[in-house]
Amino acid sequence: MKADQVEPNFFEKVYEVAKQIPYGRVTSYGAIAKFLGTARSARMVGWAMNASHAMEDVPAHRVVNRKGLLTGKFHFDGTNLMQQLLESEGIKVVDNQIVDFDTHFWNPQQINSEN
DNA sequence: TCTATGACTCCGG
DNA sequence: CCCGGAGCCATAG
Repeated sequence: MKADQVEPNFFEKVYEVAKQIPYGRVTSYGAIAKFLGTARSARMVGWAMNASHAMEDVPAHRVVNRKGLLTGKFHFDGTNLMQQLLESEGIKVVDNQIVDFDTHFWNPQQINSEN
């Protein structure tokens, strides 16, 4: 670890954005990363999600990759917990992939627009 | 300090 | 859209 490490806000920012995801909506790591200004660090968003296990207010299940694929489902306790959570919000999931992902997609920049 | 890894994404075919 | 390859960047060991 370097003394002058990256802004500790990175994780918090990811959490903040994730918390802002409306019910029944989903977004991608890249969208969050881009919103945070670290578009190249989409993977880091996923890393932050991994650390979000300690955060109860972070709906990591609403964050998927650009294809709407539940790539992180294996990181949840249950084998299909992530899918159940999404389906519980009215989102259809088939073959670990969100149906009509484009329709359910939510852009972090819509935080104020969505209302 | 260096190497390996990953809940990603982009690009070309 | 699928497939293979490359890029990016923070964290772990």
